[in-house]
Amino acid sequence: MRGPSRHRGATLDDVARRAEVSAMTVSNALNHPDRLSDETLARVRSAIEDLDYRPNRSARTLRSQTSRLVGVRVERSRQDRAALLLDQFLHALAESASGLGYHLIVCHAAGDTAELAAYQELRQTTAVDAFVLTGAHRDDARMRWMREQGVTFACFGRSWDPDPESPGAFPWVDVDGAAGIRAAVEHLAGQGHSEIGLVGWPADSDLGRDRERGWREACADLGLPARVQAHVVDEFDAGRDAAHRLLDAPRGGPVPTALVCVSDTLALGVLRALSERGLRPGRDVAVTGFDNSPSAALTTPGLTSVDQPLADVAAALMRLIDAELSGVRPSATHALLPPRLVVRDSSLAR
Amino acid sequence: MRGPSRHRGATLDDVARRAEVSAMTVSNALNHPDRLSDETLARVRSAIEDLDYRPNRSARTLRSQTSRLVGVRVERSRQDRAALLLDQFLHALAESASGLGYHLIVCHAAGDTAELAAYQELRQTTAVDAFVLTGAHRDDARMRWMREQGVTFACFGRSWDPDPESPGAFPWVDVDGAAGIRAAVEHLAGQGHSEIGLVGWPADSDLGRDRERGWREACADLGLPARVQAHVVDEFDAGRDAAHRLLDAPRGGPVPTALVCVSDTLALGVLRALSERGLRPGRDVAVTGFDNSPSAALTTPGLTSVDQPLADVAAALMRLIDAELSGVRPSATHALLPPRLVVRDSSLAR
DNA sequence: CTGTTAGCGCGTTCAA
DNA sequence: TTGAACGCGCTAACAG
Repeated sequence: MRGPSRHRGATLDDVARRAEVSAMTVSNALNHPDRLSDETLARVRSAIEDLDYRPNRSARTLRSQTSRLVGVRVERSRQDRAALLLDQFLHALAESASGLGYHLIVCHAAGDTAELAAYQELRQTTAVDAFVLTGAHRDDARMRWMREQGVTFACFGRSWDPDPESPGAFPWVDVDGAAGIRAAVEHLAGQGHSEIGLVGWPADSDLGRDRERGWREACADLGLPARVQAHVVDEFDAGRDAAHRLLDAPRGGPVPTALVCVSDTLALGVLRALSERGLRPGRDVAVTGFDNSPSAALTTPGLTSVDQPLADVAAALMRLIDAELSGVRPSATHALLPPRLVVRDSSLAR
Repeated sequence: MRGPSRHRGATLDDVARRAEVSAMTVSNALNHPDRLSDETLARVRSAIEDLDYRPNRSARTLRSQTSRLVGVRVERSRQDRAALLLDQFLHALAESASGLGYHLIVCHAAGDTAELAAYQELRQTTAVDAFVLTGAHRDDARMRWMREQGVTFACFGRSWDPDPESPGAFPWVDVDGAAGIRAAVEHLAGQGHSEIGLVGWPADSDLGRDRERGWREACADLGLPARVQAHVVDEFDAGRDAAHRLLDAPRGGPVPTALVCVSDTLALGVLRALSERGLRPGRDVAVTGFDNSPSAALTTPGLTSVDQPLADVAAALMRLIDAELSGVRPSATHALLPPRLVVRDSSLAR
């Protein structure tokens, strides 16, 4: 019979006996050190060290109704998407969590209904104190549920609700997509392009509309037309097809010499289309993406892309959550972080 | 007093009262349903349903010394590596864990010492029942620690210890790298290549030597020379430089018409080198990678690569862990899974 | 088959 | 400033 190895660690009582105090004093040494005299505190601490004592998580959780665990969903990464920010984001989140004394618990869900069910289960079993969500959309069922249940959470991705004070508002951290696209457009204009097209997402995407706004406004500011555009789903083939359509210049319209894409997935599809047409990226048609995903650096030619500051996003999210759990009113319930353009050969005329 | 975030769920006693049985009976209904009569079982279950009862994780953990939590480390993904299998693997692992009633707890560590410390902390606070490790190497300190502590674990990546019965052995699941490379070589030979070079890792890598063996053996079986080779670290630039060197054919040696790479990172670097030399991938020089990372499908031309069955790996790992935790002797303590070659344009002559 | 007893390890009462 | 009791919610061990 070899069941789970039962690790008998030192308990609070063991430490108490060794330090010749009561268990409560040891507990206070951990949670309210200011309540102890310096002398006993030192004695308790050395006993803790001697025994290599760690408080038992479950006992603590059971007693205090707080687990210092944060739930986060991992999504299956589809092979046709370059948006593989997840593992970078997850690492950053784990790091930030760790710094504030939290751990991450990963929750798998295959679909939106399952996602809510998984959150509910983690919540009801008092396994987690809070959640980190990603990709909010208008009228998001997850946000509604969280608010109804009074669950602490923060979201990577802003609330697109037009009224920031509305009940739909929630704590979020996001990257300024419009600014990122604007930087790409300005860079392309600096390379001498004057007909800069957009490969964007469908109009029902708030995120896509925000990035599109960056393109439109930058073009306006530069005195350039913002007329060549496509709106497609975020898939490689969709980007490829869109590029072919735009470069075919339907009805004798203008032919773009540069294409700004709202994702690396689309941009990589565009690069494929250029190759199929015998066009050289950068020299013949400049291309930029968004996300600075690993593929951007590794493809040939390198893809110019907008880099999201994931470490900062993660840190800000964890700070929001920690503030809420600590009962502190945070100075701001959301943050919009600036991205950074990483220039590679796909956009250089050279 | 009770804040909104303190959601008091139903307890075992609540269910017991409602079903007019003792708390113990409810517990049995959950954990040993066979010990109950059909009639009481049904009554208890309906009470559970009525109250939407979920057992409290911490209480259960505290009592049973088992958390059904599995620890896994997430590593920072370096931008110059395509081996971004992590998030796919993590998702697969979360899915398999979920299917067996486990959850994943993510542990961040910046370095090997920190990794051990993080494991230790999770272990000592009785937060996790087991660990999933990745990337074992000879004389691995993590494995040694796990065994010494009697901690349950399983590893993605085999034990390279020459004697499988030695104390260094441990439960693992791995992908047959030699077979994957062999498939790539056979495919290239089928495309008419007869001078197939290898871009491998340094000789001190067991994993790299295994993949190299696949190349050597396949060439021997096909009656082809296995002489053109480079051994470099797993970085984009290293792959790029290696390709240049091999194609320069030092000392008038043979010029390879195909390059088999032991990782996608290296292969993508090779593709860059080809572009710099004005050579067309597939037509002039065929290239294959290993991992079938997202970039393989998204780069242009598409990169032929060896796909690792991550979902199967994850499932096998969780089965090993579950068996060990359940005190069941598993039929085998390790598994070597076959990979699958995904052919794309980088290796096709036309 | 079902109920009773007795904690798991910790932290919040209180009292000293 | 420190200590004693109690209970968080659940389940192993034993009755009945």
